[in-house]
Amino acid sequence: MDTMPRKPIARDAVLDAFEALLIEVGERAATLDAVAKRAGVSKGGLLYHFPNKEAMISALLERMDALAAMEIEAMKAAPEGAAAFFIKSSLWADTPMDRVFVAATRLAEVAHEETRRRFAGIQQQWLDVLAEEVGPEMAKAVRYMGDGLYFNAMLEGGPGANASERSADVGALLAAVERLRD
Amino acid sequence: MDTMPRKPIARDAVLDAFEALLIEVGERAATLDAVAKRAGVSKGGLLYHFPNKEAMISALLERMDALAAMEIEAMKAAPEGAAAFFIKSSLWADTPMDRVFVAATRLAEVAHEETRRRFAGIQQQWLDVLAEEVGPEMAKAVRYMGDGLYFNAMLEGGPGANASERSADVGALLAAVERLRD
DNA sequence: GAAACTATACCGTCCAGACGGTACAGTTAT
DNA sequence: ATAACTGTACCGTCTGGACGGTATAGTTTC
Repeated sequence: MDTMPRKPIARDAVLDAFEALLIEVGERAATLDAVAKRAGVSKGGLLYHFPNKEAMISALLERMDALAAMEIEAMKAAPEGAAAFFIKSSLWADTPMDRVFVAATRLAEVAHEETRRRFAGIQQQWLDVLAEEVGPEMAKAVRYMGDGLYFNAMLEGGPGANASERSADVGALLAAVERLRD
Repeated sequence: MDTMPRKPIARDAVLDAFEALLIEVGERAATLDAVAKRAGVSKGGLLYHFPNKEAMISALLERMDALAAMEIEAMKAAPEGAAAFFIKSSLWADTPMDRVFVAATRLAEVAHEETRRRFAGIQQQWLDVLAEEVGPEMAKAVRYMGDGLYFNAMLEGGPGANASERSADVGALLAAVERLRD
């Protein structure tokens, strides 16, 4: 009977904490000490899993790519159509995907090149799927609307007081998408 | 009868430098030393005009508000209509307004509350003008498209290689706006 | 017995801000 | 008229604290 090693529970906790801090207080305040404290982990423990901050960022970007891939699949399979699904999912709903995305935005804003490249890749995938449904021109309009939704989520920094107002906006956007469809 | 003292030429130079660094290298790297160096001013000189970093940020936000007010006026008076004008002006064209706006975005991303409030105010003004032209529902669609354009400008960090691609996108967005108008 | 930690001390670097000084234009007193 | 003075616009250096990262010795869990 080979002894199974302990599960690295701290690893995910650290990543969650890093994500939460990026969303709530920004990149500047998401220091190693702060992340460790929030994760309920010692600084040594954090650095055991991620030898340096860059490694922690990389892990977060991996998480984003994985979730984005799932999102793309869901988008293709959506019964209401890719465009409508895309708009709906661009609203801040505190899903895992929303969280990594906004968190990563904070890194991109600080001119983190690798993060920017990843974003560009994901956005291109979205655009491709949208174009299949509504054509390349209108796909751009739809994608920019979704980007605008994310832009606002980013400015607010999470699910704030405007949550209900924003979800009302989605209705307006879906109506606009309907008009653009034909 | 007091004659005017020496002109504070450094003040504007500092603000320009701060703006440029925010756009190009992000908030993190826009340190007092970096700003002073870029402005061709000593650190002491910088701190003479702006007693602390927060004061420098405030001055930048003042600049943004002033330019935004002008933009709103231009939007109201635009012959092609407010919506079309808005989309066109949302493209990164390296105008003074574009520059402060993106620069300020970097600050908002770092969870700077005052900056966020200013953004909300400006966005509301835009929305009001747009609503007069195309109604409250479609105004949101248009504003989100513009926000999306800014979001992408922010991710790229200035007028980059994708400038021509983006300006082609504006064509698609204007077509979308046309469809939404009637 | 080894992986997954905790806890703490420490180092080098960077940064915001404080501080003391310099240069010079204009003002006042003589 | 000119010397003494005043206020503005800077310059250059220093310090205290925070942050990323290293190191290391001990503890828990499988």
